[in-house]
Amino acid sequence: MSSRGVRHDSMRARNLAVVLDAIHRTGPHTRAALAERTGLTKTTVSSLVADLLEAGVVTESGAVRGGERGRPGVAVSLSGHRVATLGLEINIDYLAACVVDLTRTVRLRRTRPADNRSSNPAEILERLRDLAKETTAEAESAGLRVIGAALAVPGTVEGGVLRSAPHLGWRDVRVEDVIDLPLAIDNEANLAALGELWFGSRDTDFLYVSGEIGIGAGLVVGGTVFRGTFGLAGELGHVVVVPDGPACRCGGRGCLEVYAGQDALLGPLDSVAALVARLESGDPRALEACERAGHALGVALTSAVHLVDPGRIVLGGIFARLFPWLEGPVADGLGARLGQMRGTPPALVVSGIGADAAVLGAAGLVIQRILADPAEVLGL
Amino acid sequence: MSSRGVRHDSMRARNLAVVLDAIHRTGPHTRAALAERTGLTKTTVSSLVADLLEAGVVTESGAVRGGERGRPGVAVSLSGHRVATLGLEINIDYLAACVVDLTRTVRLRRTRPADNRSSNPAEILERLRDLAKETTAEAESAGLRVIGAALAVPGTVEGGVLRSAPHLGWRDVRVEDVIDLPLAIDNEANLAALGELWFGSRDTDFLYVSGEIGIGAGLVVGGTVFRGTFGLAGELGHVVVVPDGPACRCGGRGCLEVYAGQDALLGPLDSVAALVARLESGDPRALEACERAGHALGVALTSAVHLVDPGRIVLGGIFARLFPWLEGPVADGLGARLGQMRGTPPALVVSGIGADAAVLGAAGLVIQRILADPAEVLGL
DNA sequence: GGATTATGTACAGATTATGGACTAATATCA
DNA sequence: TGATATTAGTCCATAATCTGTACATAATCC
Repeated sequence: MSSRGVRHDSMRARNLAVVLDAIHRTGPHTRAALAERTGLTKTTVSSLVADLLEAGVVTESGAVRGGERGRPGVAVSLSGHRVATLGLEINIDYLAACVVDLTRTVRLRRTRPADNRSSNPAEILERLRDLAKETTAEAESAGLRVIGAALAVPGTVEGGVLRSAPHLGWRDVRVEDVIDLPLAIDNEANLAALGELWFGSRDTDFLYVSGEIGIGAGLVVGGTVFRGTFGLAGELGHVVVVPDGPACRCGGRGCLEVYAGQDALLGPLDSVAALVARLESGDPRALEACERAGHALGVALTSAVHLVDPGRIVLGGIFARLFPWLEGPVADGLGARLGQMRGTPPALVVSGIGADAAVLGAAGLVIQRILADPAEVLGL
Repeated sequence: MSSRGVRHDSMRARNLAVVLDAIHRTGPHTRAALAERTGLTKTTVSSLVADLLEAGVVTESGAVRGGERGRPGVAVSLSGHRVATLGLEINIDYLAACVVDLTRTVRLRRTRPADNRSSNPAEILERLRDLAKETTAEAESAGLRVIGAALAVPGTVEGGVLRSAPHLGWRDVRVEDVIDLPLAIDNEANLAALGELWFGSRDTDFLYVSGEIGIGAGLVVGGTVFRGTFGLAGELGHVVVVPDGPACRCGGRGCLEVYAGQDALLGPLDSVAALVARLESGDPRALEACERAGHALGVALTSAVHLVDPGRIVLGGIFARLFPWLEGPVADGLGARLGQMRGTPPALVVSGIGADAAVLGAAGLVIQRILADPAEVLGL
């Protein structure tokens, strides 16, 4: 919102972004096609593409021969050979890192199991630093240039500071010096939603529901994550399902998390795998837990649909694994409750990118920034 | 999202908007101060201001003499003398119109009582057309140039078409030829929120809760209304308060509207004024209805706060008039439920601009468009 | 093989912002 | 009271960037 004036250099910066975005959105294009799409002249596009080539973000991928007459054009596409980004994640029981190139290819992936509940922040950040350093070094020895990084955390983030991560027991932790690169920090659910956007369905409008120990959600509208006023939007887990239901850890009562959080779903079991096994064998207690969770999820999602109007609803995390048992109750609840208000309720689908959603999304966030302003990020 | 390239003319268009926005946001400024704020040079600012002067959107309002040394500058401020916008509203029992100038001064205001429930769309639109024509003519005879219009309707709008206005009994009505100007159509709650933004507190981040016959909400984040994927966001009235509560008109059960809609609040009474009278005289039935509505509103707003993270909550419409009796239960509910999750719950305040919020907001929407792209709108 | 058609580049021209010099108008200070 | 300092706004030559036409290039069509 700083509303600075536009000068010649920002005009060019913007046009670089426009051309790069066109290449990214609809695949390889010849310069002529890019000119058509962007409304710029062929001359200008040629000049912009030359800069992008030099920066290593695009490559010429050979002649396009469509059988049409006329001189064939040279297709320009995103290059996966030079620029890459680093995604990081701190979760309850592991640290993760990944390196992704501009073609959305995952080049490296590292996970370190760890019991982060019983360690203090400094210790964990130290281990994260090691992991980040190692991963980046490895990527660089493969010829990649890691441009930036983002970190997913299971908690609320305000202004780059981790405000509160209840399941880690952290409050107001400032994450610094993890790596010698610009580092963005964001909530696990928001980044998982970006993961779905970049590495999943490629749909640009959806509500990603992240079932981890807590329940979060990331809303993507028009390809952008909606964060609310203070970056705290998407706390689906604490939407009220039963106004005077059981007390929730958050201080409220009858929150979704009480009915559909991991603890509620697992009951005495100690892993999701165990729950799935019970479900597959038809265990009535397990089935009932899923039924109850699905019902609660249907109620909470109804409120969410009314409030934020998502294009579709994507279930991720443990909900993805439990999808076969959840889909029925959730869809029924949505269908029945949304009734008259809209033509059809938003489609309910399962996320395609399992447990890695958040780390991948973190890397995706940085890719998104490169595409949004290549000149700034790459120093063109 | 069309992502067109930037050319010289769009650079200038953007800079016109940047300068105009700076004038609008922080009051009158000298050219030198504008140059400072926008990062443009004095030369460029002078040239841009010259264009804005010619278009009649700004005026030179005399020398600024601050007692400082140096040549005094000439303050440039928004002009209320030429450009104006038209706000229109169709509501259950009246039609309304207003003309507002760029300084946010309401120049004209017309209301026509009408029982729109018992008329068909064509008839009402005909009457709206008359009202619009008269109001514009009057504004023009006062020397104003009405540039554009917007219409508030009590229902959902998708792509310029009124999809569903249950309280009017309308479905899929295309509003056309109402006036010989660009006409935007939007939901009453969204526009009332804009009304609050433009003519109320001037705060840029809040959730406006519109209590009319139905209950809607308009979320403003960073000065922009959040509309969701299909423009259907903000249906606070159908957030689930009690999952198996009484059936709601919408097909769901236990929606907020069932507990806090006008019908629920009024009971057998026939006007808000009557209810207020009862409340003031301490009538227990009336007090209990308010208590119950406030409680339900607290529950629904808790869910809303978790999902969309508003800066503050502004109660408008009938809730504004009932604020003294609602504030307690709503604030208690929010405070108790939000508990640990955030430092303090968002402030709960009453809207300053009574029943006119939506029409005013409609006019404000058009002003917002002028400020966002004066070149486009004014043909510079 | 010549006509046709489309791609991509070269170069002059157009548009817009910049930057330093200049004029204008006021306050401060001797 | 007059000289000086200081700030505002304009003028004009220059710079950055995009446009548009011309042209070389490389295919297909017949």
